[in-house]
Amino acid sequence: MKAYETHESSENYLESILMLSMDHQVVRSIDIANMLGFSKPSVSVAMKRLREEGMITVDSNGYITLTEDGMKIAKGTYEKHIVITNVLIDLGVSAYTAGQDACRIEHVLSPETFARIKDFYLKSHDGVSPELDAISAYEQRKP
Amino acid sequence: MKAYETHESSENYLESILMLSMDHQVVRSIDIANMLGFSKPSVSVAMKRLREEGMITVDSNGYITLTEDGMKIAKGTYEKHIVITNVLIDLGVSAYTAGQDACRIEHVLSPETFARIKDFYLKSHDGVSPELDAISAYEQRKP
DNA sequence: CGTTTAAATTAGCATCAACTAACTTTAAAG
DNA sequence: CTTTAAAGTTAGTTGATGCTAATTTAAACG
Repeated sequence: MKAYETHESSENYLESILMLSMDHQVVRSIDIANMLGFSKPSVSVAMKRLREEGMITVDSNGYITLTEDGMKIAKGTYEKHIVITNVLIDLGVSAYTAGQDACRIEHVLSPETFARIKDFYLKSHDGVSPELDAISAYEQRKP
Repeated sequence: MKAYETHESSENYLESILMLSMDHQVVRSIDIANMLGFSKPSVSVAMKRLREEGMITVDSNGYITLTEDGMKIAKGTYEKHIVITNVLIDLGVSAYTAGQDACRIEHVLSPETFARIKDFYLKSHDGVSPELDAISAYEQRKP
C-alpha cells in the first residue's frame, strides 16, 4: 500500500533537481533554494531528508545527484507537470498560470486520474509530445 | 490582494456544511466529523475558528448555519467540486476517484484556471448543468 | 432523581514544512 | 596571511491541521 507515500514537498524538490540538472552541469542546494524561492536552511534540511531516504546523493562539493529511486519520482512528477501545464494551456489558461497551477495539481492526482488526463493530452496531440520524449530520454550523467 | 486567503481546510469545512445542509434539516459538528472522517475535537476547533472568522453561526442547539460570507466560499468550492468531478468523469475516471481527486484539486486552482475548466465543462454539456443550477438555486432557510 | 449516553469542548501533542538567527567551512581576493 | 563572501548547517520558531484523553453539558431513560 505504498506508492502514494512520497511527501508532497519531496516530490517538489526532486522535480526541481531534475529540472535543474536538465540544463545545468551540477545542482547545489543553493540553486534549488533560488529556483523555489525557499531559504537555504529549508532546502538544507530537505536535502538531508532526501539523502536519508535514498532519493539523492550529495558529493563532497555539495553537488546533488538523483538516485534511481529519486529519478523515478522526479520523472513522474515532472511528467505530470508537463502534461497538466499543456492541457491547461490548451484550455486557454495563460502559460504562467498554467505552470503555477500545474505545480500544485501535480501533487494531488491519483494515478488513475493522471492516466486519463494524459490520454486526453496525447489524443489531442496525435500522441506527439517532444517535452515528454525529452523526459524519458534524459539520463543524468554519472559523477 | 485577498480573495486567495481562505485556508484550504476552511474551504473544505464550509463546503461540507453546504452539502450537508442541502439534504438535512440541520447540521451539527458531529455530522461534519462523520462526513469527513475527522475527530470531534478537530471539527470543534475548526468550527470555533469559522465562527470567529464570521463564516458560520452556531445556535444554542449546536446547529450550524453558513453566514453570507461562508455561503459564498462554500458555493464557490462546491461549484468547483461539481465541475471538476464531472470533467474527470467525462475523461473516463471512475466516479469514486473523480470525487476524491476533485476534493483535492478544488483547493489549489487559480480563478483563471477554474474559469477555463468550467468553460470546457459547459461547452461539452451544451451549457446545461442541473447540478450547478441546484447550487445557485439553493438558499439556506433562516432559523 | 440519578445514571447513562451523545455532543461538544479543552488541553496537550504530533507532523509537516516553511522561517530566522547564528554558526561553520571553504575558497577566493586582496 | 588575513579578510571577506558564498554555501551549507544547526537550533529554535511558527502556523496549519490533524490527533487522543479527559472534561463538561444536556437530554433521555429507568
